[in-house]
Amino acid sequence: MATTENTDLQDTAPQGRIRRENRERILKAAELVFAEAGRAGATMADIAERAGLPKANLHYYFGTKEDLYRAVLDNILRLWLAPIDSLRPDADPAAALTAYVAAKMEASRSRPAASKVFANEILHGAAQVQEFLAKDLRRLVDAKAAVIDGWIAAGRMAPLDARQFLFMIWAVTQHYADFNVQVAALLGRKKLTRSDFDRITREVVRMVLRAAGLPEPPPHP
Amino acid sequence: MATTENTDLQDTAPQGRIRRENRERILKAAELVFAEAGRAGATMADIAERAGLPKANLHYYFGTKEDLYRAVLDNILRLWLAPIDSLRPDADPAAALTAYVAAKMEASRSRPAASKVFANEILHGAAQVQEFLAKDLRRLVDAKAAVIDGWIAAGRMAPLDARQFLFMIWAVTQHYADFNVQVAALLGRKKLTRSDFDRITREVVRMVLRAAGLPEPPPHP
DNA sequence: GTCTATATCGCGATAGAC
DNA sequence: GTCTATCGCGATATAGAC
Repeated sequence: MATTENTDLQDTAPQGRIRRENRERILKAAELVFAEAGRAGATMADIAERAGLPKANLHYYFGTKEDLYRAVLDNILRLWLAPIDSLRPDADPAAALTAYVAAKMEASRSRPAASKVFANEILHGAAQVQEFLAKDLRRLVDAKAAVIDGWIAAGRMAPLDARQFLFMIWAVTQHYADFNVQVAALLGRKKLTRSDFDRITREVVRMVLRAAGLPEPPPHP
Repeated sequence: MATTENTDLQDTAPQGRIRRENRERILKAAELVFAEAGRAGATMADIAERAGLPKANLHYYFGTKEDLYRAVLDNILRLWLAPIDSLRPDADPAAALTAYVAAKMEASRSRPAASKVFANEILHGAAQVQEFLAKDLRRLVDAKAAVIDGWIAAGRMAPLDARQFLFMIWAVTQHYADFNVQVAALLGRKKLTRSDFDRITREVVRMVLRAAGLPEPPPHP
C-alpha cells in the first residue's frame, strides 16, 4: 500500500515507523524498570539498557524522565479501564461479574508490571493522576455503582455497598499482580504459572460471587 | 531500679533514654517519608528534617540508609502479624473473621504509612523480606489455612481455598491503607474519617462473611 | 536521527570541631 | 553524643560530532 501522510514521492515512511517502534521499545522497557525499582529508583541508564538504546535517545524521544513516566502511566490507565465495560445494566450479574473478574485476573497475569507502576503511583500520593481519579475514574465508578444498585433493586443480587464491592474486586485481582512475589512465596512456588492463575481465578470468582449473594458460577455463554 | 549495663555508679541511664527516644523519633519519621516517597525517593535529609534532627545523627544511630530502612521494616512486620491470632481452631468462625477483618481495617486506618512501606517493599521484589516470606510467613499461613480447613471440614463454613481466602482479606483490608488516596478521591472525600472507616469496615466484614458462606454478622461477644 | 562525552547537581556518607 | 562542613559518587540532562 502507498503511504499517505508524507510530502512528496517518498516510497515508505521510515522515520515515522522507526519513531513509533523506538517509542514502543522505550515505553515497554520503562514499564518494567519503573515496576521493579519504583519511580525514583528507576534510572534512565537502566531503561536505556533494557531497551537496547543509548541513554541520549530516551531524552530525544521523551524529553525528561518525568515525561517518560507520564507516558508510561497514560498507557496503563487505558489498559486499566477497559474490562469494566462488562458491567452493563442488561447483563446477567453473575456472568458479568465472572467476566470482569476473569479479565482483571488475566491482566494481572499478563501485565503485572503495568499494575505495579499504577499501584506505586497511588501508593505515593497519586500526584500525576489525581485529576484522573477525581474526575474520569470517579464518574466511571459512579456509573458502574449505579448499574450494581440497579441489579440489587431488581433483586438480582444481594444488597451491598456497590463502591466497596468494586474496590474489593480491584483489591483482590490486583493483589495477584502487585504482590505476586509474596503470593508465590507463600504458595511455595518460584513463579505463578498460567495454570496457577486459572485455578486461583476460579476461586476468586467463586468468592466474589458469594460475596454478592450469587452462589453458583453461571454456565458460560 | 538500678541500671545494669553500665560501668560504675551512674544513677539513671540518660544516654539509654535519649538513645531510645531519638531512635523512635527517627523510625517514626522514616516510616512516613519512606511511605510517601518510596525507598529510593526518600532522602536522609527529609527524614532528618521530619524528625527534627541533623542528618548526621541518623547515620550515627542507624549507620546507612539501608540499615534504617530495614529497621523500619522490622517494626512493621511485627505489627503486621499480630491480629491473625484471632483465627483459632476453637473460635467461632464468624466471630473470629469479624475480629480479624476489623483489626486489619483499624491497622489500615491508624498506620497507613506502615502498610504502604510494606506494600512498596513487596511491589519491588521483596529483596529485604524474601526469607521472612518464604519461612516465617509461609509457616504462619500454612497454620492458619489449616484452621480454616478444619472449620470447613466441620461444616462450619463454606468450602473454599483457605489461602486465597486469606489473601483476599489482606488485599481488601490493606487496600484501604495503600490506596487510601484513590478511595478518598472516588468517594468524593478529602480524607477518610474514622466514621468512614467504621461504615466501610461493616461492609467489608459483611462481604467477607458472605464469601465464606457465613451470611449473618454475629452478635458481638 | 543517532550516539559519545561531559556538564551539573543532589544525595549518602563522613571528618572533625564542639 | 551532637552538629557543621564537605567529599565523592551517581544520576539527569545536554552539547556537539557523526
